[in-house]
Amino acid sequence: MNQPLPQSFRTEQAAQSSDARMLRTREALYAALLILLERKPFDQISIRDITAQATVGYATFFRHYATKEDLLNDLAANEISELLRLTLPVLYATNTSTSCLALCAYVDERRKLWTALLTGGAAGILREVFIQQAMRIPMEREQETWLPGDLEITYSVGATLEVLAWWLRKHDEVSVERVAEILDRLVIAPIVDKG
Amino acid sequence: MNQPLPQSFRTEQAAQSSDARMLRTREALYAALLILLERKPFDQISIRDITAQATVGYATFFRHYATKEDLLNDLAANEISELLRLTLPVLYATNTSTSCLALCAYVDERRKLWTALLTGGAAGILREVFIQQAMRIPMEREQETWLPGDLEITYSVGATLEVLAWWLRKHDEVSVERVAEILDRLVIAPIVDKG
Amino acid sequence: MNQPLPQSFRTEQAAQSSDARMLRTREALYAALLILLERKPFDQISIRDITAQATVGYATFFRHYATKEDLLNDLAANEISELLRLTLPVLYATNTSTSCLALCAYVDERRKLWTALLTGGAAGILREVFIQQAMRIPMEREQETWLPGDLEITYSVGATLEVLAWWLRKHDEVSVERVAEILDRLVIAPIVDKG
Amino acid sequence: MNQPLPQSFRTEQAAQSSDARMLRTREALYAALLILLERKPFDQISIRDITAQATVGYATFFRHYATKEDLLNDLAANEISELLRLTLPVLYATNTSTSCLALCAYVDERRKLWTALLTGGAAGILREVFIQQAMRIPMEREQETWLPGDLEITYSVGATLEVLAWWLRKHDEVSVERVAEILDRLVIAPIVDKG
DNA sequence: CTCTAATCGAGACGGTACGTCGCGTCTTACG
DNA sequence: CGTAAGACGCGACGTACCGTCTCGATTAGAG
Repeated sequence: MNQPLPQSFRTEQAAQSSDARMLRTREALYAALLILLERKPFDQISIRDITAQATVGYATFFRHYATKEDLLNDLAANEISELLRLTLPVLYATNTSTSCLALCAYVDERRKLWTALLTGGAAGILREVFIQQAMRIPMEREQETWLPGDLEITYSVGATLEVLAWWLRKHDEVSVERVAEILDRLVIAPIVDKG
Repeated sequence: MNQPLPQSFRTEQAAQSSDARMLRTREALYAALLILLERKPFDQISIRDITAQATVGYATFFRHYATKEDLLNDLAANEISELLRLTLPVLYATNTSTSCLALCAYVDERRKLWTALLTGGAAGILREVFIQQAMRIPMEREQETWLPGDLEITYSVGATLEVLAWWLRKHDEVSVERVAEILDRLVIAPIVDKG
Repeated sequence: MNQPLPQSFRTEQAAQSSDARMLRTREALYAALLILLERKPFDQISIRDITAQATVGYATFFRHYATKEDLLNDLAANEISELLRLTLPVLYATNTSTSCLALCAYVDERRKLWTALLTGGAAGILREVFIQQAMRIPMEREQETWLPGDLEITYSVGATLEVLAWWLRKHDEVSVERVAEILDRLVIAPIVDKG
Repeated sequence: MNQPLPQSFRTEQAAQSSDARMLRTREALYAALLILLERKPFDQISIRDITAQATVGYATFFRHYATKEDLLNDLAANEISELLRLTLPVLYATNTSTSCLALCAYVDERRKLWTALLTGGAAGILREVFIQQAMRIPMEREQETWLPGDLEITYSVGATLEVLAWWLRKHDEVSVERVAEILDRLVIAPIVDKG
């Protein structure tokens, strides 16, 4: 008796908790994961690593997240929504090349983080979170594309990340402008193509 | 002092071994993984599952593969090389839409297997093996594309698998011809585009 | 990086831990070994046997002892120190035959346990622990014996255990008094002999 | 069908085989164990170590001995019977101190081997084999000792080995004469004591 | 001097136990 | 008197040997 609470509830509940200690712990975990992601791929990071790095008790982790994937979800959701917040405006622009440039420039600024997210074991989760968020964007487009709607989003996200991952793996060999151009021509243009 | 053999050598060496027992065991492991892949995603399959399914001693697994990823590599390499063997001829055809149709038709025939490979935890490894094999294909193309060579292969494989995974996830809602058309227009055309 | 604690420290540290759970587990392991020792020789008892008998997780064993020998050490040390605690007073007596009788009587009372300890695979370890403890006894003897000091202890312990093991192997054919007499005459007398 | 032969028979049968190859192999195994015994205790020597040292196929071992203990038995039996062959004559002598000196001198000559046998994990087996052989010696003594017959042999062997092991552990600090004297006074005298 | 069968090396195999690790739960002791 | 620290049950990992077995390839020794 007096068992804590069903797992599923705890996480969501905690999300909107305003207890100062909880917030501090969550931020510590968040920051710890960020640091560790720059050292080794996500799937080689254990919950013990994270709690140790965050100087937080091991069991404490589970008061906030059910799994380490949940924490990564959180992290990914934040980063992606930040990215979208900054680049969405230009995404609405008619000029897709400007949008692509904005996107690439943003990623370039946070190159280290995005390298960790896209070229480590976290890529799969990041992709899913990205697609989820992309689906929520109200698309006030004039007209449907020639593609099935779900494929359009899945593909545009997947292919974009593909290009970005390739770019990030090459460190500094390709300029922001060049990759933006590639992105526009290789991924975006074919989708919005009205031919 | 008396360990049998260094790990790294064993796998490769064993590959060309002609000992009837080894071949039998390897095939049993291979078949077991195939069966299990249709039941649950790759990352939820333990080596113990595989050896149990193959009715093979647990330790025997390690006489053939260092990790279960190695076994999946083997499996993926075989399936991909079979796919390429059957679809490469048409890949050389000038008509890319015929190539795409051949590819999709092949995958459709082995739908169950490719669903397991592309929509489970095995996707990452499969992608890598696919790229490796694609890189070895002698490309007697008339001219270079406008893309950096490594991105061309990485992207064409990645984007193709993206489309195929979407297709396989939808079970039977989209016809072979339709997905081949999508593939051609969305992935191949932009790459070979001479614009 | 994140292993709980170095092995070597854990055991010793845990010994004085006051966590109720640890104490319970340790006692369960201890009792389990005692029970198993009466069924089969020490070297045929696996750690898995012990943890199963103690209804304790397998890995838990290693949170308390590095090897099963360590557990036996603990057990032996306890039994021996109990034996010495009860028989030491008479060992100081001038009358060695009384000492021997006390010793044999004590062993006779715990015949089952000591049979397991002396006639199974545990004999070697028990001997060593016995010697270690015997060496720590302050010997306020009037005078040195004619023997080198270390041999005196090693031999008296070894030879005594030899006689006891012979006795215990014969079940109930020899009386306590008889074996005490033999012990006195065969082992003790020659050592303290001032001839 | 065509199964080799029941284990128990094979060993004994092989013992009197005269096939040159078998003899060579047996000697190689014997010599290998001797060499390894000087490097590490018996219980840390695996059958694979032995066969590797003997440059003999792993399975070949089992064509000669069922277990490595069997091989050690063989070795111990040989060494002990050699020891007894050389020292028995003097054991019949009325002068026990001469006997002890002969024994100690013999052990001193083969110090390295006997150190391995008595201070490693082989001691238990050696003791048993020794007792077995000692029991077969026809004892044409004038009269029984005051001790039960089986204890007399068990104890004299055990206590003697105890003293020898102590001696061998001290490398070269104690002279042959001194240990022979100790042996005589500590072990032999009390047994034959007619008091 | 064959030739046939015993013996060999090599090592794969099914097992079993090892000690390690990380998981997610549960308990305890401390602040 | 609530929370962090961490002990716990669990189970997979990869390793080491065990003893059995199946292979050819020598190699005696009997004919």
